[in-house]
Amino acid sequence: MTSTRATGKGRPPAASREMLQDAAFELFLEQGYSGTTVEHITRRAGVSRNTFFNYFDAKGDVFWVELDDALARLAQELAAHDPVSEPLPALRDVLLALGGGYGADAVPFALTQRELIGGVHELQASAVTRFVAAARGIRSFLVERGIAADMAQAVSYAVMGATVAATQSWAAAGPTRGTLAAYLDVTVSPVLRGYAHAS
Amino acid sequence: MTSTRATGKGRPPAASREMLQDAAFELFLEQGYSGTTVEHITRRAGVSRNTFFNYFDAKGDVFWVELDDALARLAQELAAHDPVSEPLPALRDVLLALGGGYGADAVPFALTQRELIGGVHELQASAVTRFVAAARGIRSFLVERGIAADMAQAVSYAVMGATVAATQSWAAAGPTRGTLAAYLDVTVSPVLRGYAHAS
DNA sequence: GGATTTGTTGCACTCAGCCCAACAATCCCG
DNA sequence: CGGGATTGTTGGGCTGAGTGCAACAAATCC
Repeated sequence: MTSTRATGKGRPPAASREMLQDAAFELFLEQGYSGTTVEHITRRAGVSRNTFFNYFDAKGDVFWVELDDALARLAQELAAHDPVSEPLPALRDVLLALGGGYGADAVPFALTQRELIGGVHELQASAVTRFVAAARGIRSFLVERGIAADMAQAVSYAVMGATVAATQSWAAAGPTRGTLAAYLDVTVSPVLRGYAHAS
Repeated sequence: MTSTRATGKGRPPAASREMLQDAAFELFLEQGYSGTTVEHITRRAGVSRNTFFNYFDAKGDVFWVELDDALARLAQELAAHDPVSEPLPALRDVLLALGGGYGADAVPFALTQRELIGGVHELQASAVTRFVAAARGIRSFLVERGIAADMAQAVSYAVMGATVAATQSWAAAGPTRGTLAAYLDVTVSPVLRGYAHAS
């Protein structure tokens, strides 16, 4: 599971995304994001600096491994969804179903670090590129189901905005928070209902 | 108007944001964003590299001068608005009024460079920090008018998403586009209507 | 055992961004 | 007219992200 290599040909990896992520998070907690260099991370992980860039394109990417997983799942679910259903309710279903997978104790590390993210431009930036990518996926989903391109763009951006807000509220809610899906319902559903009447 | 210095005390500036912006845009068109260094920009403007950072915090900031102006105006309008009016319609009014100021020929340079922005992480990032800041302003506006913090956060993010979509459509629409306000109405109003029924 | 494949490493380089001390040009006041 | 004081510019040096490339290491395949 950890390795996707079917046949163990070639030199076996000495590092992995998980290893580097663990080392990075330790250091982020100890010395903050800006106070941690890529070299620190790789030293703690026991590999060389360049190896980091074999696994991540940028320092900030190590922060968002879990988010990337979630967004990859989103893309997967969108692709797998019935192509003839009503687009807006379908989008809602997919998002809520995905959010149902995140329970009270499944809060990704990144979300527990809001003040860190807010204070570091680079992290905000790396987060946004991800949401822009996610919005592109949603936009395609909607366009394929007959929504006009401009409207699909608006819906996808607005929905992503609402999703981000829901995720933040959920993460901030403490251990009594339920599943993420409930928060998504509160923030995303109104957006979709608004657009339903508009198109 | 160009200079806000009331009294001309001290050494007079040899550069200005506008100068640097002009030089930068020329070079961006000639050699692309990544192919242009800060030193290139300052050489063309006839000043030294460090001077650039007297006027901008980062290279990417030079791209968004006009957007910063617009967002500053937004903050101003929000602050000046009647504090007892209905918050969601008031927000809509402010946005549309601001959008009315952008006619068919008032498209900022940055918006004509979508493929450039999309391809450069750094530009996406610098754009996002701006929208996050704008969302903060909207959020405060709503909270001061009695909207719950979580909901205000969701509304502000969703509205900013819709605003971005409107702006992109408007910029892409060619010379027959009307004012930005019309595009904002199409994308933002549904969001606000959706939340109106929800709160 | 040699060829191939896959991953790691070292080295050198560019550029953004930061800090700071020196210098230049202007105004203010005596 | 001649010092401060103020404001802006410049140069130098530095850290760290990110890139490119060639060399090396460890595994498999034949």
